[in-house]
Formats: sequence, C-alpha cells, structure tokens
Amino acid sequence: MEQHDAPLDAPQDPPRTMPRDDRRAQLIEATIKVIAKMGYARTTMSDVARTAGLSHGLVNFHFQSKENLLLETLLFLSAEYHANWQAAVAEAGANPQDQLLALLMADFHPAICTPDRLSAWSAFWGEAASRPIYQDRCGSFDAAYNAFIETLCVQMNNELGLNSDPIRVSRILRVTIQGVWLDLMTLPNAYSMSEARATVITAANAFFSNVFRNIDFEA
Amino acid sequence: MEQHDAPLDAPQDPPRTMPRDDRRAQLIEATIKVIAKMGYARTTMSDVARTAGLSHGLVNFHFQSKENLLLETLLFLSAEYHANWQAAVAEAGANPQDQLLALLMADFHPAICTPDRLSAWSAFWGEAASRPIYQDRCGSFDAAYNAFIETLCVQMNNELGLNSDPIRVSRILRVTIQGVWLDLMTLPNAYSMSEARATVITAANAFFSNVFRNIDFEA
Amino acid sequence: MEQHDAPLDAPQDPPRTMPRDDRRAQLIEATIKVIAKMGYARTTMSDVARTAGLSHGLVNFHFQSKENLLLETLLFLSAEYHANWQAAVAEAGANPQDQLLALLMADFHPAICTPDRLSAWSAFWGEAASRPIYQDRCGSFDAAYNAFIETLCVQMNNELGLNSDPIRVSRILRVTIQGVWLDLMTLPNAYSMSEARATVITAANAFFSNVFRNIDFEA
Amino acid sequence: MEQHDAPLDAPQDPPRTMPRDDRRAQLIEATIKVIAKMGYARTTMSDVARTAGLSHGLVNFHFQSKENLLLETLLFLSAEYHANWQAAVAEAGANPQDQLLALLMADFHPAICTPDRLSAWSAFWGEAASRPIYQDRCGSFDAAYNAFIETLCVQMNNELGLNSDPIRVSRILRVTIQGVWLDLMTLPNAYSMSEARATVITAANAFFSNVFRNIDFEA
DNA sequence: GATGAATGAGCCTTCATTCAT
DNA sequence: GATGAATGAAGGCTCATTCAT
Repeated sequence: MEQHDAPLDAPQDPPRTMPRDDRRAQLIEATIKVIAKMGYARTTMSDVARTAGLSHGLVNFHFQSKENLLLETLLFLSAEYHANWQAAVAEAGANPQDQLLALLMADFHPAICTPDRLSAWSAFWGEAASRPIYQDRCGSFDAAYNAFIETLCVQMNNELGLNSDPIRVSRILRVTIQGVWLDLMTLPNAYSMSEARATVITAANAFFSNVFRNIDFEA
Repeated sequence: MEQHDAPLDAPQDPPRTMPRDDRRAQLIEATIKVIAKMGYARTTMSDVARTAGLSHGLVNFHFQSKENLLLETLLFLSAEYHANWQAAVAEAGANPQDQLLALLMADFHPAICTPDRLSAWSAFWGEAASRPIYQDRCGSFDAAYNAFIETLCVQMNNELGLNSDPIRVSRILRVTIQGVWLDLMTLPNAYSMSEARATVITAANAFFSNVFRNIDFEA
Repeated sequence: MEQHDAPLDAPQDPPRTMPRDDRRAQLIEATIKVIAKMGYARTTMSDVARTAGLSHGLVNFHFQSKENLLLETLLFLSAEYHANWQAAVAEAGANPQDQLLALLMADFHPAICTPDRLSAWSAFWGEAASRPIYQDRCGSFDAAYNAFIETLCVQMNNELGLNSDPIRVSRILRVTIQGVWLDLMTLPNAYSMSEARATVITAANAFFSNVFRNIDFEA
Repeated sequence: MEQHDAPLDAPQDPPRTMPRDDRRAQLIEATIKVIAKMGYARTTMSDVARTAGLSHGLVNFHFQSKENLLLETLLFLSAEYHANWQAAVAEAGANPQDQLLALLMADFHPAICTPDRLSAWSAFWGEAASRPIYQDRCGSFDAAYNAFIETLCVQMNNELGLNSDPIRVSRILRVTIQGVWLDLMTLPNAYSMSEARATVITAANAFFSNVFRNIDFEA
C-alpha cells in the first residue's frame, strides 16, 4: 500500500494518479466485465470500482453518475465496434466481394468477439427496448454499418447479375451475425467460433451464388 | 375505473377475490407489461402491483419473491411460445413445406408477437447471459423448436433434392426470426410486420429453391 | 378433510366446530410451542395457526390481536403455574417443612417443567423488562407465591429456632429455582432434572439446618 | 443539538466522520439503549440509528445486517462482563476469600450494572433459548466464569474445612446473582442495589461459615 | 364458526451520490 | 486526484389484520 520512499524506476507499480483518459478507459473496461458477469440489472458502482481496483468515489468523479457511466460504456463499445469493421474493410481493398467478406468476418475479430463483450452487448440490447437513449446505438450497432452492408449487397448484385432485394438480404446477414453472437452467449452448449463463421458464410453464399465457397473459417 | 354509483346490473365489476391461477395469470400479464415498459432492471414489485390494480402484498402472496415472479413470467412466456408454434404446425398438416411455413409464420401470430411480449423477451435475453437459470428457456426459446426446425430442413432437402447443411440452415432461419423480432423492438423506425414476414420468407426461399415465392405476407 | 357423511360415533375425528374455550386452549398451547421454538421475536400468527392446524383467520377471531394472544398465553402460563404449586402445597398437609419441600419441588412437576414451557417463560421474561403489562406476571411469576414462600421461611425459622432474614432467604430460594430453570434452557449441556432438584434442596438445606438432607431427588 | 451560529472555538462539535471502531462502539451503545427501552422484539435499525444520531444507512455500513449488529452487541456485552470480573479478581489479591467476594460484587460494578445493560442482558437471555448462536454467550455469560467460581468454592471449602458440593454451591451463587439481576429489571418495585448485594452475600455466608458477615453492602 | 385471499404499514437492506479529509 | 465514511431515497419482503364467502 505504502508508496512513499518508492525507489526511482519502479515501473511495475501503478502510478497513484493517471491521466484522465486512462482512468476512464480502465473504468469502462471494468464496467464491461461487471455487466458481463452480473448482468445489467445487478451491476453496481461498487462492483465496477472493486473490479478496477479503485475506490468507488472515483467512479463518480470521472463519470458523474451511474447512468452516464453505462451510457459511456455503450458509446465506447459502439465506437470500438465501428472502428473494427471500418479497419477491416479498409484493409480489404476496393473489391465489394472482399469487402463483404471482411465485414462479415470483422465481428469475429478477437478484440471484439470476447465473452465479456458479447455479454455486455446482450445486456445493453435487453435494456435498449425501454431506453430510447440506447436504441440508436444498439439497434443495429451502427447506422453506418447498415448503410454500408446494403451498399455492398447492391454492388454484389450488380457484379453477379443477381436481383435479390438488397435491403432484406443485408438485413438477414446482419441479424444472422447478431443471432450467432447471441447463441454464443446464451446457448448452454454453444458451437465453436469456426462454426459461427461458417454459419454466416453459409448465409452469404445462399444469396450470392456461392462466391464464398472456398473460405477457410478457422482463420 | 370508478365504481361508485355503479348502475344496477353492472356485471363487469371484478370480484375482490379470484381463484389462485387467475390471479397468477393476471399478475404475470402485468409483469410482462411492466418489463416491456420499464425494462428488466427497473421493474419493481410496486409497478407490477399497480399495473394489475392490486396491492403489492398480493404479489408476494402469490409468488413469494420478485425473483420467482420473474422466473415464472419467463416460464409462462416460454410455454406460451411453445404452445403457439406447436398448434400452428399441427394445423398445417403433414407436408414439410407447409409445416415449415407454418412454423416460420407462427412467431408473428398476433397473440405472440405483441410489442409487450417482444420487449419482455428482449429483456429476458439480455439477462440470460448472467443468469444460468434463464438460459435454457431463453437460449433458443425452446429446445424442441430447434430440433423440429432441423428435422424440417432435412425433410425439405430430401424433397427438393438439395444438400445444404440442415444444421446451419435451420440456425440461420431461427436467428433471422429472432433478429427480426429484436429489430422490431429496437430500431428507432422499425419496418412493418409484413416486411418482417417477408424477410423471413426471403431467407427460406434462398435455401429452399424459392418454394415460398408466392406467399402473401399480409395474412 | 371431508366430514360430511361421517358416521355417528367417530370420535377420532376432530369436530369442525369446537367450544370456544377448547379452541382457545388449543391455540394457546400452539402459541407456547411456537414461542419455544422460534423465540418471542420471531413468533408469527401464521406459525401459531399452522402449529394448531387451523387457519390463521381463526386466531384473530378468537383473540382479536396478536398482542392479546400473547398476553393471554402468559396469563394462562401464570395461572397454570399458580394452580400447580397451590395444589402441591394443599396436598402436603399443614407442616411448614413439608409445605416448603412441596413448594420447591412443585416447579419440577412434569406438567409444568417441560422444555416448551421453560422456553416460553424465558421468552416472556426477556420481554417483560420493556413491557410493563408483562412485568407483574413474570417478575416472580406470582405475587402470592412470593408472599407464601416468605411466610414459610418465617415459620421454618420459628420451628427450627433460626433467625436468618426470611426475605433474603426466600428470595434466594426463589431465584435459585428460576436460575436452574434458565440453566436447563440455556446451557449447551445442561444437567439433569434430578441435579436441578438437588441444587434447590442444597440451597434450602443451607438455610434450614439441613432438614431436607434425606430427600430423594429422583422422585 | 443546534450548531448554527456556533461560536468560535466550539470544540464539542462531534466530527462528521469517526474511526471505524469508535463508530462501531457508538452504535453498539445505542443498540443496548434501544434494546433496553423497546425489548429485543421491537428493536429496529431506525431506532438504533436515531438513538445514535446517525443515518440508518450507516448502521448497515458498519454491521452489514441487523442480525450481525445484535450479535456483535451481545459479544461486546459478554466481553465487557468478562473483563470486569477479571479485573476485579486481579485487584483482590491471591486470597480465595477476597477473590470470591470481589467476584460476587463485580457484577454490581456501576459500569456493568446499569439499567440499560441489565435490560439488554435479559432480552438476550430471552432469545437465547431459540438462538443457538446466542447460547454460549448467554448461558452463564461466560464459561471461564463458571470454572473460576467453582475453583474458588473448592478452595474455600479447603480453607474452611467444609465439604459442601462445590458444583452446586457455585451454581447457586451464580444463579442468585443472575436472579437478583432479573429482579432488578423485572419487579414492579424492585429493591435497592445494596439489598441486592446483601442478598448475594447472604447466600455466600450460608455456604461458607459466615465469613462475609462484616461486609459493608453500600460500597 | 371457519377459511384464505387481500391489504398496507413498517421493516431491513441496497446502493447511488455527496463530501470532508 | 483519491479515499471512504456518511446520507437517504427506494425497493423487496413480512406479517398483523380485515372481510367476503
């Protein structure tokens, strides 16, 4: 506990004071953990503080209120999610088919698709129905995502000479990912991550002439 | 609401005491309403009692605890859901194609697919991740449902001479319905019930050679 | 449960309706049991009704309130206690020495000195300090008892030519019985009833020249 | 009570926050007062908090539950009782006769023998019969006490050449003190503290050849 | 007389929030 | 910045009491 007299260059000791943003990130990460473990309804400020290894007074200092802490946590998850698929798509190049595959697989990126994050997302979804302020961040995660996957479906149709309804197809792909996520959270004996990926690819293949037939799901 | 000065022959006057099961049903219905409106986390016993027009003591009298009231509510929803699709399938006859259509559309039956029930389901899903006792009732609603839709997919494949993976296809159909439900709850400007049905049919058509191409979604 | 059509002369079946006083006695006996088991603080009307095998509505019907039920229970115990030592003394004849012995042993009469009754007495004592209405019934059980044991001590002094203070001696004998009772209730490994009797006799012998030296404690 | 307009240098102002142990002691003292006044059964957390001049939330903060608060109060009384007679005996020197006198009189020490403490003890005794967890602390207050008074009785017998049963004698002395305490609590018109002391000494004299015949009870 | 559903006051407890140090 | 004691609103639960049947 004692810190006075600490020798210079003791890097393993967490500093007594940290930059604002680091503390905030630390607390948000703790919030995700607690929501995942306890559920939304039974998440308390003390749990969050204890998980972060901080005093509970600090949580209010940095986030003003529990309401705000939870909202900021959702905003963080939402931004992280957005950044993740944006990066994946950017890396995929200009080809719609590559972009769609990148988009579909992005949700299974290990930084995003952790048990804690899946649980936290589920918890926020459950509350969103009665919390207008959560809705536009939870509904489909991300309006830009919806717009983009629709665009891709249109481009795929054009490229492949198909005429399926891109709105419905993109919706099915989106909710399939969502549903697979929920399965991973909820099912007593859930299937593997590879099987989850395979399921999403199976859906995409059904609408786009099997173009993803040679994908390796283990990646 | 007022009853004073009730004219002679006012048969609508609710009896002060009711049979146990009727009161339980009444309280469960109130619980669904409150969860839908307030969300799981902010549902209180007083809300439930007030919504049912009863004293809060009665809720504990019939359900012993809040925990138990919520569990019984989930069990009720689960049983209701199960009974609904079972009835729909039974009515559809022996043809797998008719049975699958009946199954897919059953979830949109007006008795099941009300805003209150959708919201309540969402709320329970959100909690299920951290409540093992909820999981087997929420996971996929219903293990029998999963088994049955898989069987139907196998039969459809046989009949239509297809060889898609029935596990993955049935999973996609299931989560598509789930996802469409969540959309109806969560999206700021959700689409219509017909569009919801159409989306599910679109998914089924993609896997089963368009056999449902002539379905009327408005029914 | 069914009682209709009961053949004449079925004495083993408790009658649907009982005389007032029998029901009251039945409920008081149940109250003693419950207080003994649960303690005063955690005794509830429902416990009493359940122990008596009756509906809890009946308890209020017969006793108007919990407060009154408890008071009447104490009055019953008090009257029973009084009647017991009165009868014992009456049976002992006119000799003060025999009367004192009868009085001291009366408290160990099997009708009085049961675990349930001892516990119930302890519970009422504990409450008496803050309940003026209990005090004169609990303090020394019974003012007549105090007066009588003092009289006996005076008579014993006269007969034996002693001059100990009869007030203090009678007080010591009284509280010794009380204390032995409490021990039987409270001590983890209490001593036997014979040892309890022996202890009281030992006290009496100390003040009255060993006149009770040949008493058989096992009786 | 009022503090507004407090003059400069008002040192009596209680600090808003206190060390944990001080607050605990303060709350235990308040609990004793409330039990004494209301009895065990009607003691509420709010009463305790109000008596201590603190918010009710603080009681749970320091004691977690009512159950625990009451248990810790009993443990405190028990420890206090033990420390009191230990100190009295230590001060009395090595002579068994002096030690026994010190032990018998210790229970009337003004720090121990206050109306509030006597009432609280009575209340706990009353509950102990149905609370195993209270029993070993209430039974005879203190197993060490029992052992010690027995030892003293043996030593007194040896010194005085007597052969009374030390177990029964020590038991009578112990329950006489207990009974006198209960009298002070319970009797409508209880006798004085001096008379209480005199009664105990009278008992001791009866068993030990009047060795305490010259004691001044007023001390 | 007897029943048990219904009521509501009162209690214990939790927990978000404040604030002196 | 950081801490943790302190507050008090709010909620779950118990249980004595009532009352229609």
